[in-house]
Amino acid sequence: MITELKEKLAENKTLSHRERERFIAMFKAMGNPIRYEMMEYMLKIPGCNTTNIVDHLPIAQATVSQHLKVLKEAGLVSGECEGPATCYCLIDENVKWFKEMVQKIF
Amino acid sequence: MITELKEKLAENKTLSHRERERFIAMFKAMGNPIRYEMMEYMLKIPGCNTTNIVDHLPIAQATVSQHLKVLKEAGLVSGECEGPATCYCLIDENVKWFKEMVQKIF
DNA sequence: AACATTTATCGTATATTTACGATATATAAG
DNA sequence: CTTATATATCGTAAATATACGATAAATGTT
Repeated sequence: MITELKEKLAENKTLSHRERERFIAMFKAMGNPIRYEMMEYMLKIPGCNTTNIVDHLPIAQATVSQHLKVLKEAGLVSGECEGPATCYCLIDENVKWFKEMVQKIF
Repeated sequence: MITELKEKLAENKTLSHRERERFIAMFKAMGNPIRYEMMEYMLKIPGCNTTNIVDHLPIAQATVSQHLKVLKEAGLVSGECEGPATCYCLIDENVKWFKEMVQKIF
């Protein structure tokens, strides 16, 4: 039983190619001050839209949109349409996965 | 007592300017495939030197040295001289801090 | 002292990222 | 159907990151 658990943990230490790429992309996405701030903001204000984020940051709307794309492509954030606006949220499941991986790998 | 603990946790959620910068620098440092691989390698082979790492990677020695500098500046890695070589290690204390911060922030 | 080994740094080319204004697209309101 | 609002995308300039060869620096060996 304990042996089985240990094996599972050992397995989890080896990420598949895709998982590894996603893991690194998440690090990269959060390794930018603007995007890190965005993550914090979305954590604080779940369901905020682009305008909220633009108002909260010292950069142009086009740049915000670009950064949101990076966070989306890393799988950290989802953008669901709500009328003409887009409602942004952290993808809790994936953030949880990231946190678990950080604990396991290092 | 419990209230005190909660306050401490709440405090920890707000990083100082320096801490925040270091935290983001760590994300950035690990958000590169070569440097991520280096971190894994140093985890597996603590106390390896630059030559070991160069042999393990498909890039030139000068580039390895440059990446090691980034990891050092982020506080993730230490390089101690051992004769003409430099012995590289993860800084366990700082890696631990990073892991704790990841858990607390997100 | 001369030489071999190991690593860091310099100069530089190329690639990627970041930022912006302009513009396109999509939806809601009048 | 026109207009206003919200967002994404395009083109592009500037900054930063990545990679390499050449070379410097530092140490151990003969």
